[in-house]
Amino acid sequence: MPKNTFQIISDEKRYRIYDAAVHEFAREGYEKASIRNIAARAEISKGSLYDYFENKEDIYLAVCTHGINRSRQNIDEIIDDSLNFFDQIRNIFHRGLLFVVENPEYTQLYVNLSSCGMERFAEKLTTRVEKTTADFYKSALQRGIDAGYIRSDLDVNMAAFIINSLYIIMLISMVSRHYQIRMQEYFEINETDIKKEAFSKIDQLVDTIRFSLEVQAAD
Amino acid sequence: MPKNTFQIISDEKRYRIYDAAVHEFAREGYEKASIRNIAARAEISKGSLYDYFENKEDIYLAVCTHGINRSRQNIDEIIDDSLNFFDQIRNIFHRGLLFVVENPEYTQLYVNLSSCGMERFAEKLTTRVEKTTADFYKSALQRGIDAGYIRSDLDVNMAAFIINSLYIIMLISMVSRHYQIRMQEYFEINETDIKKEAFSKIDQLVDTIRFSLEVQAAD
Amino acid sequence: MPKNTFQIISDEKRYRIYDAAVHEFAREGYEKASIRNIAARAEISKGSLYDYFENKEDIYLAVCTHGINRSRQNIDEIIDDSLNFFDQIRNIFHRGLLFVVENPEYTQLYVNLSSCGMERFAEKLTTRVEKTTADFYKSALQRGIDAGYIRSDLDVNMAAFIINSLYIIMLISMVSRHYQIRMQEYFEINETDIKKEAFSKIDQLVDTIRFSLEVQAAD
Amino acid sequence: MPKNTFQIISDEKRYRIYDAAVHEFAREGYEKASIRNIAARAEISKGSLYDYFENKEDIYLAVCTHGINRSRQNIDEIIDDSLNFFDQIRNIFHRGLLFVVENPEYTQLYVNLSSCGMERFAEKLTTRVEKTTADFYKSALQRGIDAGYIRSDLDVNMAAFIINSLYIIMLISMVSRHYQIRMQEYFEINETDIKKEAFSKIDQLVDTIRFSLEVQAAD
DNA sequence: CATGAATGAGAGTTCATTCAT
DNA sequence: GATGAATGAACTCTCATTCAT
Repeated sequence: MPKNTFQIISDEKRYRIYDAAVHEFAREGYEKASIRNIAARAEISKGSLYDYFENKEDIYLAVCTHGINRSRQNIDEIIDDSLNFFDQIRNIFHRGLLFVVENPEYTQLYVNLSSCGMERFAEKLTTRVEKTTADFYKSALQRGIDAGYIRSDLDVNMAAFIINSLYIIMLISMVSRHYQIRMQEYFEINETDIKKEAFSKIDQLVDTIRFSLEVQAAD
Repeated sequence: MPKNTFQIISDEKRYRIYDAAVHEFAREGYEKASIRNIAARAEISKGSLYDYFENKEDIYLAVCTHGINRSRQNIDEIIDDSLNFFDQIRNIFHRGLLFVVENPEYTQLYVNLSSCGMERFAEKLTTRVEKTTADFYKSALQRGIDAGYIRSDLDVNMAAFIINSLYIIMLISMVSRHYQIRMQEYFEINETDIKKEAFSKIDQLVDTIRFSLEVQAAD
Repeated sequence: MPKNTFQIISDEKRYRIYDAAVHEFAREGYEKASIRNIAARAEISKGSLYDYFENKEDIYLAVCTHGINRSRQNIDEIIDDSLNFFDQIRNIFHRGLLFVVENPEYTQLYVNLSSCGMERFAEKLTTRVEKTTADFYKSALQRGIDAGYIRSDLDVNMAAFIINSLYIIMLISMVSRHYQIRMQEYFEINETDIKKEAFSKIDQLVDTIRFSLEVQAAD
Repeated sequence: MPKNTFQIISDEKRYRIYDAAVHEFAREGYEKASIRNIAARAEISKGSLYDYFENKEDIYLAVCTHGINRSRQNIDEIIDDSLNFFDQIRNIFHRGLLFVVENPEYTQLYVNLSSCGMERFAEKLTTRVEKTTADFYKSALQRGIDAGYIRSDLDVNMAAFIINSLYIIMLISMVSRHYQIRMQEYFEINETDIKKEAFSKIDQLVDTIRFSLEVQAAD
């Protein structure tokens, strides 16, 4: 929804604007974020921002969409349907965690989508984000069932929901202070170790999922 | 953190204030919420609000704390440690879902805690909410292990984390438009059926958890 | 349409606000007039203006209505239906001219009503101003006809329209630079003499009107 | 005051600019009118506008001057000094009314000249418009007096002023909502009939003027 | 104890004008 | 000659907070 003018400017400037906007929005939240701060950090004038975007909402949607695209691209690079389901989700979880650690601000924007006042943005963004993921899990699970190594009595929708829910909660615990504190309580680790241990927790999570879904070998 | 004056006023007025505040904060979010609206809805003057509370933050903390207490009380009423773990969490999940359906605004406040800009509130509130829950799950699981009907190779912390995570995601999907849309994608149901089907989904979730954790009977 | 708060404040402050507003609006026009300037001149804060009025339009309407009331009161004081029509309008014209000379800014607001962009204000104000005047002229003329000293073949509506039109143009020529310059051209007088000669021009106008309307005495 | 460049461009483009400018200025008023809109409607760039004109004021003056020229040309075409004064003004009034109906936007610009904030434009434009008209009326009246069919006791200046004032008020009542509403009150007609009845009102006006000025035939 | 008038910083947004291309 | 991206001052309006009554 940015105006054409935003597509025309140099990549460098466009990225400066994305960076400034995500920085401000992710630190302050949509309402408190200030256009003036974004312009100052991007080293452009407020007026220019309004040459590129219709209004504050437009900037927010643009930066969220940018984040969604980056995040999807990140995952797309390592999707490999020839892999076993559990190896596949391990790769995805790792890659997703990496993205979150390297792009905490974009992840924070995702977290904010669930807050009140953000419904209008969720309406525009959520389906775009979640549908792809849901479809992926469902078809990947079905392939596993068809291949005989995933339990056939599974409710595929519920399984997909559970898997993605656990993934999401792990990731947002990296950026949201609330979920981080919660995670510390559950795992009895301190703040500084959260990110260090995240990858092993993810592995453990995948193992648990595998244990629950996999057809048990007969003795 | 409200001032003493807030404890002295009539219960009726205190509840009017809580109601007005949660209404405003849950509808508008912390930043957009207006003190004037809260005062008007509570039918008191803005000046009085500042007699009872230090500032906007203080009101927010008070109303969140109130919500936490109500929510905890709601669960405490049906905690029965003599029950089997799985029956226990089924009861808790049902009761929690009922609370959310009946108190969507307080639930929305909980959801907002994870957003950016809310860190200072999470710092003060999250541990209070999550520690009790985490401890409960962990000791209940341990009792199940000791009693021999829960798998002894379990990582209790991880299991508690997973169980609570799934519970939370189910509940916040009732009030957050983002999570609601997400749930629609996974379960392929429409908006109006979400709440109708929630209880059966919760049951299905408990069954799945039971399947994963329970010691399998030998054939 | 000002809020109640505006009625409650001291007369002195209320008049300071009217003065500041009419000063700004009459000097700059509606669009260019600045709320900040009005507040500064009235020696109150911008915020207070918004405690008293809904918005800029509301201030404008209030100050116009105030002007209309003052102007009407001014005329009402000397209306005397026992007088001959021509004496009556001479009195009114003089009194009106005095008001304009003493309240040029309120008169300027009246002139502005005819400009583009002001239609929404005309919609609300014009009928209120013009109806009373039109009704007065029509019935006064009719009384003169009935009394036999005004020509009975007169189109009363047209006569009323003409009389008031000439009156209006005389008055607005006192405050509007455009009409003032125009008047200089017609009367071949310079800027400084305009107001000096206005009263005699008004008298001349009344004489002309009398000549046209009066039943000519038979020789 | 436009730059030379404006005279060099094609007639077609020049007229597109006039049309766009009068459209914008007459609809929005000087202050609210936007250069961007004018440029867009004229299908040229903002930069070009500033190649042709010094600034916004310059555009406004140019378009007003253009309107004045068109309006004068319109009258000049039917001026015929061989006619009787009253026939002459009837022709002029009709022709003027036609111009107004066909060029409401230019007429609106004329009306706006009297508003506050427009004084600097009146200073430059009004004399140019009004002097010619005033001179015309005065000499035409004098010719009528000399020819013996207009009363010789007339104050020529005052008569010219009155005649033109009534003409002006009739015309601006066609385009200004304020004057239109006023006219409705006086003539007790509704909005849709205003323009239909305008020509007959004009005729009635000329008749009234004739009645007042003409030397009465002896019985 | 309760009130709400008053404040003023700061919000998002607009726009005439400039000037490098 | 023509363009439109860039500027930044100024706009209307909001709101948490204070404090005299």
